[in-house]
Amino acid sequence: MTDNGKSERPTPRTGRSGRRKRGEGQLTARERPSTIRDVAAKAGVSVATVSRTLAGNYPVSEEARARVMAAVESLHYVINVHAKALSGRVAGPVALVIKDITGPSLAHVAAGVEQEAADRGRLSLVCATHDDPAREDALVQLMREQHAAAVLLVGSVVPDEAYGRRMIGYAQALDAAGSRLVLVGRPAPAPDMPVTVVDYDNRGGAFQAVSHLLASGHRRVLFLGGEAGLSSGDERRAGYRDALRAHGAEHIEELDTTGTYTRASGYVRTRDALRAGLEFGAVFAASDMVALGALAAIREAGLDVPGEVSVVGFDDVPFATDLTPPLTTVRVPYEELGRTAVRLALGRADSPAGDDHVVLGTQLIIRQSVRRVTW
Amino acid sequence: MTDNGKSERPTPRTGRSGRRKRGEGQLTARERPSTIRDVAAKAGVSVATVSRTLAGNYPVSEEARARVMAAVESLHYVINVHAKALSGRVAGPVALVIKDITGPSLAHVAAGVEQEAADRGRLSLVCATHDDPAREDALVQLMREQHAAAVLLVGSVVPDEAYGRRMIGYAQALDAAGSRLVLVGRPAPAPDMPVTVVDYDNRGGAFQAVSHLLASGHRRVLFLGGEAGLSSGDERRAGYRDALRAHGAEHIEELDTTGTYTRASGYVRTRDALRAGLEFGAVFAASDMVALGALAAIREAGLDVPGEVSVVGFDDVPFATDLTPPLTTVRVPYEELGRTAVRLALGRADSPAGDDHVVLGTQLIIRQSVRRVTW
DNA sequence: ACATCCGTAGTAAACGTTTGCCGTGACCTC
DNA sequence: GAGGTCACGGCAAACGTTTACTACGGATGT
Repeated sequence: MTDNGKSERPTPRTGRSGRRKRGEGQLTARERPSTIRDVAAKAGVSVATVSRTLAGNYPVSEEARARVMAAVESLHYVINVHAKALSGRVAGPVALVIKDITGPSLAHVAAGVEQEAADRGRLSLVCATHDDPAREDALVQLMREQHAAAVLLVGSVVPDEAYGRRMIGYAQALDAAGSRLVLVGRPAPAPDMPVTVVDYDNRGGAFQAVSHLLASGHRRVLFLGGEAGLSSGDERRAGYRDALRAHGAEHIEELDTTGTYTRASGYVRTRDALRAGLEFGAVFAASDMVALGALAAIREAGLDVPGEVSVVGFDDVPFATDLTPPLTTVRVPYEELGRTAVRLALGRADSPAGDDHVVLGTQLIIRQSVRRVTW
Repeated sequence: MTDNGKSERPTPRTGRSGRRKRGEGQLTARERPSTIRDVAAKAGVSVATVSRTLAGNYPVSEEARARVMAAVESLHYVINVHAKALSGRVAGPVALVIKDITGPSLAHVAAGVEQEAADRGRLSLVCATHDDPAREDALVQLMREQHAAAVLLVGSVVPDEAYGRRMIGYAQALDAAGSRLVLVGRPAPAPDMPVTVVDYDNRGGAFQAVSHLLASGHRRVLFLGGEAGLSSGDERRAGYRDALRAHGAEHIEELDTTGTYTRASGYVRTRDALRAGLEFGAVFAASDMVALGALAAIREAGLDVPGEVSVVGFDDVPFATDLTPPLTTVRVPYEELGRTAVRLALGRADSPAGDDHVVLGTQLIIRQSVRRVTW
């Protein structure tokens, strides 16, 4: 465009001396944090020497080092990450994007993530989406701005067309920025995408749970499944049916129910099944929260657990062992899930050919909510 | 010191054209994320125009705006927070420093913090200390580097001399950096420090709980207290004694016990009290986890709750309502605690004279673990 | 016809680091 | 004693933004 002013431009000044004084004309009265230049001035050395002393990657004389350290102490100097990030490399944070931190299992994922990230010298950013895809979009964008080393999206989803497109978009955008998308407990959108997937064996876990019930002599198992379409829900349902088939038990349509992963849903479905006179000697709840509701409904109906009805849950929430009776359930390694996600995502820097799809096993924890029946 | 080289220095170049080409001589083959200069070049405008278009704080012609937006789209440009933070102001994150995110109550604090921070456009950093003061020191330092707008230290402590000194150090260091220390559920180290304290009424909550028991006709209440010296433990114990005094009940030394906030401790203390033949018709557990242990021990002894022994907890963990019987307990507004902490810390920017010490109330939640007795 | 003002655009300094490059003495080596 | 190596230290460019200045063309006022 117009190139005016070039000739009238004031002569370029070199060095710092010509700079406008800091704070001049600013409104804030707040004390400005000290910079590396303040330290250098106080120690009587150059900024380069201060930087090198603190980084410890270049020889500095004992005397200079001592002076710098003293200045750092007395000024309470701390480095400015933003400036550091702009020039030398800084390890970006790990971002955990989750529906809601409050859930007992999600809190454990968060703990695993934080721990592994901290072990590797990374900070953890955690954000809640409250299940809002728009918020998820915004957060991925934000994390890109933040130069997050990895973005972990946690929690089951409905893997439809739109979901796939969104994940592909995220994966490519993050990859282009040198970051990594990690899907935890959700399916991969498509093959050959720059995504890391860390999942657990929903289907296998459900298979174990139901097999345990069937092996204990039960034949009619009420399934309190999760939402249709939701990835984990569908998988657990498949495991339920697998087990029925494997043990030669009949699949009864009315016993194969669908609902949300809430206590209320478990309660209502169990109560209605009982009221409707459905026959079943066992309940497999697709989550421990659902099992809680089932337990309440069964108890309310005057039935004993496990005397008259056996119950198995899924998740192994911390208090499962404190229920009455202690709940037999499928343990999901939530903390390990979080740790693995971070390990895989950050490990790529060393070995770009590393795993990018792992499925962690689940384990049936046998407590006292299942009774063996004989015919 | 030596001022050599000044005369031989190459003539200063002006403008960007003279800069060393980017990436030249670098090893990484990774695609470099696009910058505002790339956008400017592609749109055929100056970087200033791009910046202004995106910030929207300066008039830009419709044509230029359109060209800029198109360039942003096609380059998948995202701003670089570090650069932005270095010049214009950027809202610093909120840092949550916590013993362990896994605890059911702490997870709720975290949720409250995240929500309030997000509502105010801040990111949340969460870090676990695992009760290590050295780690806490390191984290506060790290947060200073990160320019966190507020640093929240959450969870009960032993308020000794060393604690006070550490907190005062944190408070001053953070204050000097324009940040704010917030103590959540811990006592203030000293008056007139730049600290915000958000606590809840441990003493009052315990008073309510024990009063409820005494009002129900109980006279001998086993207190499963927290660790001696721990701030919340001492407060709850004081509330227990207050209630005894207020209701004219005798304080019996053997019934006033001390231990940790764990299920195991509650179990052992209750079992031992039972074995020792101590007489008590009610138990006040200083936390729901402790109550869990007490419940188990009582049940194991063949006693009925609340038929033979009444139990009251503290915290109102989510599953308290799912125990058998549903647990009467003291609800602590954990989520509100987190939200308030953020609100107060960030609110100071607007009104520096705002509150800096609030105590949230607790509420007795009456369920079914307490029985009224008559004499 | 000329001075003003407004809307829009570009230039470059500044933010606080890191680090490549260069310089200087001290100490070695034939 | 000339040349070389080494340990240490300073200068200034570069990182990617924002924004204070300056500039300019056209509309408006007199």
